[in-house]
Amino acid sequence: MRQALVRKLARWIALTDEDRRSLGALPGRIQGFMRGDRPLAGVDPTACTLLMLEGWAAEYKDTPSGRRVIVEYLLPGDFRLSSPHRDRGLDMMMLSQGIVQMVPQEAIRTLQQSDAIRRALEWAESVRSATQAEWLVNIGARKAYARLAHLLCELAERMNSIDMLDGNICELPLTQIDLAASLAMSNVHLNLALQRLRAAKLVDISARRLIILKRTELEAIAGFDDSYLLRWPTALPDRRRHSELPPGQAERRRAGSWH
Amino acid sequence: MRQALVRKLARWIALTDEDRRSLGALPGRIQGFMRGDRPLAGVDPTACTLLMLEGWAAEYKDTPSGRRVIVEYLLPGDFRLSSPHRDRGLDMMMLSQGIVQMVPQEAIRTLQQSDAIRRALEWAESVRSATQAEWLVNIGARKAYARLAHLLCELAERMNSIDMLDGNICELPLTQIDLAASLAMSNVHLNLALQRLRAAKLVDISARRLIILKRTELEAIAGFDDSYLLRWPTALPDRRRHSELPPGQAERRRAGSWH
DNA sequence: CGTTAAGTTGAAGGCGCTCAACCGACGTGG
DNA sequence: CCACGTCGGTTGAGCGCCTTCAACTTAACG
Repeated sequence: MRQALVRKLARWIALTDEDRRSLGALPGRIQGFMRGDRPLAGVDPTACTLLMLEGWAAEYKDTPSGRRVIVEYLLPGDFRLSSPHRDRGLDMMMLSQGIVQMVPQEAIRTLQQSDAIRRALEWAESVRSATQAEWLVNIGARKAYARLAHLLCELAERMNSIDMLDGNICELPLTQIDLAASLAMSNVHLNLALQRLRAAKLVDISARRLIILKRTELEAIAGFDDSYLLRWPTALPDRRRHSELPPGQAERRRAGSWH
Repeated sequence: MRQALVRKLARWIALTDEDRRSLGALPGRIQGFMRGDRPLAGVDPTACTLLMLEGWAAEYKDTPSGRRVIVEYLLPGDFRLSSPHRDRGLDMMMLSQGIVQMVPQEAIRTLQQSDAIRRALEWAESVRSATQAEWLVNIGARKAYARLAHLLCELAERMNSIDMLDGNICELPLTQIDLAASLAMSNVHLNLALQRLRAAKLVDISARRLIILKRTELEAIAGFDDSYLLRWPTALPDRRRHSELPPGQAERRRAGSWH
């Protein structure tokens, strides 16, 4: 099950078998980590791209005041391209046990000789950027309750895009501390917001699993619009789906139903 | 004064005269706008890159609840690459009168045939991403007062990087409403935070101008570290500066003093 | 001079924070 | 095997930062 990257990219751009092969045969050291490990420790981020094969990680910053802020979650198939500069003031930490591959920079360049892969990677980066913008909107515009709901919608949808959402249930290795650190709120208050969601029977979180009980209502209170995650390119609508849908906004909606 | 892009890129990567020429001779319609105009209205964002020549703009989202959130400021020399997808749920608005160029996608590809320019553009995008992460940290970790101070430090520094910071003073066409919308706080409270900064004689904002009165103290209360803006690549330290500095962290610090 | 947008000030209240204690699960080591 | 420490989760109390609403002033502009 290390094909999350292929599954993710194939959502946006049609990939040939050759493309899939080269994506599956990337060079670079593959290493397992435990929660709390920092896979970038001692690594030169200008030389290689970090690719999540299994498990979750977070990009975060610890401020001098002792507060931790998570700015991004990395799920299986997500990657962090080598950055031109060495240090952006951020660090990365595993949130669950998982497997990470450090792909050398040259291999990425080689990969991009396939036009489809190059465009798919651009697309992925574009979605990443849009997601960060959406986080700013989420924190800036919504109250704690809706904010949490929105994040859960996003995570479920991202898991869905790599076929790791089973109906309406998926893994969620995050602690409440993690969730609070990514939502700009205290863990105490996050706990209360979570209990409200539970009490409303919208979601159920336990044993590192997330169950979406009422998807429509959850998205409604979250004000969630998955267009920024771009499951279905508007320019190149997926034929499986397009044929069943009226033109316009609906093109952006998801296909799979997870109740 | 339409060379902000060149000045910005040249901070990171050495550009040949040929590079500078092609950057200065980009094709694409050049158009003036007034505050409030939406330069992307009616434009296909998958087909062209928006380049700010003069003035400021903002990328923002209006939520159904009526709240506006600004997720990014665009200063002269900043650009928004054509995105693979059509709509990310964000819109763009001029914050001052200014001049914008819409560069066709092909021209960007041509431009990237110069290795230096390609790397410089990558660098710029990397800084853009790091800046958005820093905004999340800013909003998530700091209280209103420090948050505002941090934003002002960033904006002054960005203006400095395109030679538009004159000593310790630069243009600041933002209204308090704009500032509040980018800092996840109400305009009323922003006004109070601003008055505190003024009362402490750290900054002076009036008549669309920002004056940094006590830079060191301002950065201190903001917890500001300009490394994410990457004035001086650590991998390729600027020789003008490097020779005067001890090795290590200090390499990252700025050269110019703006008191 | 009338209108509109931006800035300022005040009052009231709530959302969310801090601090703190406690519980339960889990892993480790005595 | 049990004691213990640690971590994550839960609950309560108190309070303060920040929001909302509102009125008013000031500035810009036709």
